[in-house]
Amino acid sequence: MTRIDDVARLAGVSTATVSRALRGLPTVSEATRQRVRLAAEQLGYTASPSASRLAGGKAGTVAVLVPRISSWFSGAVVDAAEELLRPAGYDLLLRTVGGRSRAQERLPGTADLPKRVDAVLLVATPALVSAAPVFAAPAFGGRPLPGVTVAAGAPVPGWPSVGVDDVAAARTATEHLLQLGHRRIVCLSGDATDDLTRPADLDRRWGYREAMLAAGTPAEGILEFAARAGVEGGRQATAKLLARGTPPTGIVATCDELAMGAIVALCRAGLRVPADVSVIGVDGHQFARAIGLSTVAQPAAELGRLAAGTLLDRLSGARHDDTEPGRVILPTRLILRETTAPPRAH
Amino acid sequence: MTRIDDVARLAGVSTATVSRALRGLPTVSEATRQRVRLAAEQLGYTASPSASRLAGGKAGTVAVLVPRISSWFSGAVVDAAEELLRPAGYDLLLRTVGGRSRAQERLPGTADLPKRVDAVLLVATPALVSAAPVFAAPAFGGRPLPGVTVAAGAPVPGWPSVGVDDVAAARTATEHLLQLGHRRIVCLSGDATDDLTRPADLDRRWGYREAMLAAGTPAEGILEFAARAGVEGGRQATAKLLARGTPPTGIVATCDELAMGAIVALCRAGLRVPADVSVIGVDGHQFARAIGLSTVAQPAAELGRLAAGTLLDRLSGARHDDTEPGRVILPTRLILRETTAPPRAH
DNA sequence: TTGTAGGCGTTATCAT
DNA sequence: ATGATAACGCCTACAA
Repeated sequence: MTRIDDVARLAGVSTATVSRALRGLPTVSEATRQRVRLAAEQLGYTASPSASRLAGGKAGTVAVLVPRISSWFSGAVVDAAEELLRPAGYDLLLRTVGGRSRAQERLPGTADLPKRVDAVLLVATPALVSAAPVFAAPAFGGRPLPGVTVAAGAPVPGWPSVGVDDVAAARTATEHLLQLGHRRIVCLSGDATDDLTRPADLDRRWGYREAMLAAGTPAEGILEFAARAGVEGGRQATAKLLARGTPPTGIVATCDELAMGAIVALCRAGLRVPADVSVIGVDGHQFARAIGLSTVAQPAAELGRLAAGTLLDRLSGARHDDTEPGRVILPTRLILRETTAPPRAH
Repeated sequence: MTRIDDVARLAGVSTATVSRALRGLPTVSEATRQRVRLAAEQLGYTASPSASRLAGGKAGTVAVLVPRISSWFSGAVVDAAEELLRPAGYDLLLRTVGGRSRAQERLPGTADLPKRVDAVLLVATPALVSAAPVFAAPAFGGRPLPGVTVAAGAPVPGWPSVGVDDVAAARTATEHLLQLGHRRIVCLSGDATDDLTRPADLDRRWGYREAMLAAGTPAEGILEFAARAGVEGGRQATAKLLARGTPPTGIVATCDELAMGAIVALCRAGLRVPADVSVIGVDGHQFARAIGLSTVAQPAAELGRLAAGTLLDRLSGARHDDTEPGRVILPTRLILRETTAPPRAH
């Protein structure tokens, strides 16, 4: 592998000049810079990251922590974040930090983060993760690792957070059914013990309750039903629900995947959507549009971009104030499609 | 941040011993190892990756190159791969290498890979990417970067590849419809100019053709229809197809998302699936099961695990032979559900 | 504007 | 089994 001296020799300058020229530092004459660039190109030279990081003191890397990357939300956020981070010169270190269960093991393999990355992007991780000691105060006076949380279960002290108001989102969804005239509405939500269930689910359940209660629903009218995560989980839970007796006239699912599963179950049970029962989700999943699912959409990609931008600001030292970092809440949008309608008059 | 000398001092040994002890090298007495471990723990010491990499010569990182991470396939593969790579001590460097269009720009920001990672995992990337010079021969005698391709559009010379036989998969799907008695079958495939269309789509189209031709279909019976990627793309394309005149009795989609879109379009057009038209996909998407979509499933997670395992073998130097690396083809499974049936007798 | 030299924190080599 | 002591390849004062 070619090293910096090779380039220096070829260009007829010192290694220091090569370093400066290639990194675009101002104290280099245009002429030399050109010569150095040419030499570097000819040799196919690239600075060794380990060496520059060691010498320069910055990792040039952002850790992306997700429960798992194979979920539409993580994927959308990370894709969007990468679009800003890469051009800014940062690499993405991907790490799954496990769901609720694994999180308890003190976030295994996270202690090395401060030395390995410049900042952290925490996506859709459960509350326990936020309490990880690494995020709080690295041993002995090192300043805390900068970071941002996106739709996390709990804020990390000192980190800004971006997300949506999940309580309000679910409330909006529920209110929509209420306004259509529905009264017997069940909330289908992710089983909290399921690692795949996102932390947002909990808030969304609260949103459902609030809306129902505000509408004067008696306590026994709060109909909550837990499902394993994913479309299949939603289908199974709904099937079970239908087997129990009179179906509800409306279903609010805490995420679109569950909603889609519910629709499948309803169709198979011979019930028509929305003629017999209305279904609305929360998420704005890619599939929702094609399926015609009514939903309260959250701007996943926008959240990713915003988080990345915030991180970059912080890293470039633009904002280094000690004021408690902000909590940005992006708006959700109620999107009415073909799965919600007034209940059948009986 | 605590450094190795701090630990050495506290443990009363030299830095060399600390290094050896912590890395589990054999030439350390159990007693000292314990003392060192304790000291390290007390100080919360973690070796600086930049320094170890610089000194040790290995990056401890695997680059994961995907067109985009927000696709069910990439996500599934990467999640599975991470499960092997992390415990083995490797970090994942995530990078999107752009689709067809961006790939032409000589894979911007890939030239640094040899110095940054120990190996590469190339997932579902188009053919052009495989030709990237970095993968072939780093300048001046450095040995080529090890790597594996997963479901890539073209093999990288010298790298093993894992994947499925996409031609056969689509052929199987098509033959299924053929055997049910369908004759007027259209193939719905991803628009090749769409960055989001996976390279496998092309092969799958061939599979359709082969099956049709083998069944004695005249050339004008080969009905191919391109769609933008995703469920919505499949829906739109199918809607357009239906608007053109007599619908086919069967649709083979080159991926499940397109198949789901097709189903939506058919339903909206008042056609019943499978009574009026049968639909079968290829992929084994998470949603397929819940939706009841018949499909030819590929083992995405298994591919990821296999790729990671292969990489680890190669990295541990277990196999360093110069024989041309293997091409592992995992079997696909025809899964019959509720979207395929014999055509209506007319 | 450019060159010189010391240091970044580990690991590897060679003694002991 | 353990301790000095060079590398490792680059960056950053400081000097010129």
